[in-house]
Amino acid sequence: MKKGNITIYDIAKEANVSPATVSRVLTGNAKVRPQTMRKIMDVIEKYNFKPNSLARSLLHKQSKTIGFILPDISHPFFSTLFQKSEAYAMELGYTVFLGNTMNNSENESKYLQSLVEKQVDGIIYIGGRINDTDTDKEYAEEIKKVMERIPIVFVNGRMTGVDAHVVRADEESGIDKLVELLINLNHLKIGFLGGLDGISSTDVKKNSFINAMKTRGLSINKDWVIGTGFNIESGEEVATQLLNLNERPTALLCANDLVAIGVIKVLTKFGLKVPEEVSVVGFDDIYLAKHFPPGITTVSQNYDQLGQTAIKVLVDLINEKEAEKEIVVPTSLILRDSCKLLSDS
Amino acid sequence: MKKGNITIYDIAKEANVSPATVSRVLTGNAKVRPQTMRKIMDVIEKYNFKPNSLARSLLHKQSKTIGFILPDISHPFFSTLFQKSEAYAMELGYTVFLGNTMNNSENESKYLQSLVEKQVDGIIYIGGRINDTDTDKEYAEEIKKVMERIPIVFVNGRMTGVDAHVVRADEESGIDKLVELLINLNHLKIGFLGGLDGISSTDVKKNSFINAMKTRGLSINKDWVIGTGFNIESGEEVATQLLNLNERPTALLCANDLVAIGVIKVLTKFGLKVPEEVSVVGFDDIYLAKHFPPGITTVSQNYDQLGQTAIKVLVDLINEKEAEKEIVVPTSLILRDSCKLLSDS
DNA sequence: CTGTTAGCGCCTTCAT
DNA sequence: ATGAAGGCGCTAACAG
Repeated sequence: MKKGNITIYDIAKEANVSPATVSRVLTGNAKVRPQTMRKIMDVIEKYNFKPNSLARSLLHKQSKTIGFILPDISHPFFSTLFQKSEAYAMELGYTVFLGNTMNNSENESKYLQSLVEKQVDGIIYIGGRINDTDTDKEYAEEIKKVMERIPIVFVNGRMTGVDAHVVRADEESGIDKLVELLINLNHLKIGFLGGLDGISSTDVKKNSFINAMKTRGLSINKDWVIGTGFNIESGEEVATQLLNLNERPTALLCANDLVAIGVIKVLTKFGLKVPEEVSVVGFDDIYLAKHFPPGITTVSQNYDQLGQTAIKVLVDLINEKEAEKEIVVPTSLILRDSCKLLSDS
Repeated sequence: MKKGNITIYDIAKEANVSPATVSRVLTGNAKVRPQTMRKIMDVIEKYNFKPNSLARSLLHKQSKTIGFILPDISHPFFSTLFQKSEAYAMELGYTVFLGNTMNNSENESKYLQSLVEKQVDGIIYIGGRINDTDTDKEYAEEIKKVMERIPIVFVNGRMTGVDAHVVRADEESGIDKLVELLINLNHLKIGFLGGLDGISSTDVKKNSFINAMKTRGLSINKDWVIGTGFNIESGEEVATQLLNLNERPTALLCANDLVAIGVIKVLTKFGLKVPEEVSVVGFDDIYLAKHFPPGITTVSQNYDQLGQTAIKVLVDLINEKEAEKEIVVPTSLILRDSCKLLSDS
C-alpha cells in the first residue's frame, strides 16, 4: 500500500480509469457507466479513500464551513444556542469552527483573522464587542473589513456603523411581559437587577423595563436598579446590596436566569422566602431555570428558532440570496414558581 | 480593485516582485531586503490581504486544525472541558472544529467522516461510543480506520480493540475519596445513584464504589444502587424510587453533580433536609455544584489539566513525538455543605 | 460515457 | 536577495 495520502490518482490507476472519472463518481456530477462505477467504488472502499475537502474547497472557493464567535461556551445560553445552530448548520452541510473568546476582544480579533484565513463561508457573531452600546471604532473597522468578503450575521447584537444582518430575540417584549405579569400580581415596587451598563442587551432590557413601568404608571426607584454582571456571583452581589436598603422592592426582575439564581440564593440565605416574600423573575430560560428551586419564571429566547434563523440568514447570504436585514424572533413567557400574587400590604 | 480573492500574485504584481518573494515575507522563511519587504507589506496592508490557509494546508499536508467530538456541549462538564482544551489548542496555533453529537452514534460517524475530509490534524474524542463498556465492533472498526491516518486521543474513555492514547481523570480514586469522607462522617448506609450500566464511566465509578465499601468492611444494599442517566431529571427519578423504600441510606453518592442536584431537589421537596437528614455528594465539580444549595461536596476533574493534557498528547502525536499511552489526571475532593457527620443512631 | 488538461493559491526547490 | 517553475488534490471544461 502506498505511503502518504491516497488520492483520486491512486484510485484511478488501480481502477484503470482517469482521475476525472473517479471525481465523477465522487461528486455524482456526471454519468458513469454502472460497471466502471462499481469498479471505482470497490477501489475506493478498499483503500477507505476520502476525498480531500481542502483541495475541493480551494477550487470551489467555498469551504462549507461556518465560524462561530461567542464569548463563553460554558454559559448555558450560548451553549444551548450553539447546539441548536450547529445541528441545523450540519443539516445544511456545514461544519462549524467554534471561537470561544472569553469576552476578550483580542481573542475576537484573533479568531476573526483565523476564520478568514481558514476561508469560512460565513460567520455567526454573538456577544462580545457587538454588544457594546458604544461601538469601538477600530473593532467596527475590523469587522467591516471582514464583511467585505465574508457574510456575518449578528445574533442579539449590533454595532453602530456596521451594516450587518441581525437576528435577535425580542427582548423588549419579553421584559414587557414580565413587568406586566408582576403588575398583575399586584407588585408595584419592582427592581431591575443584573447586567452591565454599556452592554446593549442590558440597555435594551433596562429601557424596556423603564418603559413598561412608566406606561403603566409606576415609578422607578433608582436604588433598585443595580447590576454588576451576568453570572450567579453577580446576582449574589446585587442582592446583597439590595438587602442593605431600608425600603425594598417586592419583586425583582433579573437581567438573566443566572443572576436570578444568585439573587434567590442570597434572599433565601437571609431568610426571605421566594416567592412568598419576594417575587423574582429571570430571562433566557436556561436549563436550570426549571430546576433551581422554586423554579424560575422567565422568558424563553426560543433557542431553536433563534439559532436556525441565524444559520438560515447566513446561508442565504452565502448563497447570495436576499435576506431580511433584521429578524426578530419572538420570546415567550415561561411561568414557574418564583413569583406570586402580592397579598395586600 | 480586483474582483474575487486577492492572492499573492496580485500583491506581487502591485509591488513589482515575484510571488515567491511575497510568500517569503508571509512565512518569514527566507531573507528579504528590508526595502522590498516594506514595499510588500504596504501592499498587503492596503488590500488587507490574508493568505489562504486552505492552499497552504494542501501543500503542507497539515491544516492546523483539531476536531472535537463530544456528546453534548450544553452539559457543563463538556463545555468546561472544551473551553479549557480549546484555549490551549489555540495557544499552540490550532483551530477547533466542534462536533456535538447529541450522543448519537450516527452523528459521530458523520463527524468522523467530515473531520477526515476536512483534513484535521488530530481528533479529541469524549463520550459517546468510547464510553460503551461493550464496544460495538463496527464502531471500533470505523475509529481504527480513521486512526490509521489521524491521531485520536480519547478522554475519559476507551474501546476494546482500539489502541488509542487515553487521557483520563482518576475517577476511581475520586470515588474512593468520597466514600472515605462519608465513612469518616459515620455513614454506613451509603447508596450509589445515577449513571447508566454499560457506560464505562458509570461502571468505573460503581466498581470503585463497591471496592471502597468492601475494603472498609461495609456492605452494599442493591436497592440503593440505581441509575437511569446523567442529568437532573434522572437524579429526580432515582431519588423518587429511593423514597419508596422502607429502609433508606443515610448518604448518597451520585454519579455526577447534575444527578446530585436532582436528588437533592426531590429529597428537599419531600421534606428531607440535606445534609441534616441525608448526605449527598456529587462528581465533576461543575460550576453549579458550588451554587446549588446547600453547596455540593464533590470531586473535581481538574478540567484545566485534563484538557491541556489531552491537547498536549494529541499535538505530540501529530508531531510524531512519543506520548504516554495513558495519562491519568488526578482528581481532587471539593468540600462543601451537602454532607454532614451522622449523629449517633 | 470517458480521458486530457488546466488551474484553484500557496510554498519550495533550483537557478540566477 | 530574488525569480521561475512545479506540484499539493481536486474538478470543470473541452475533446473525443
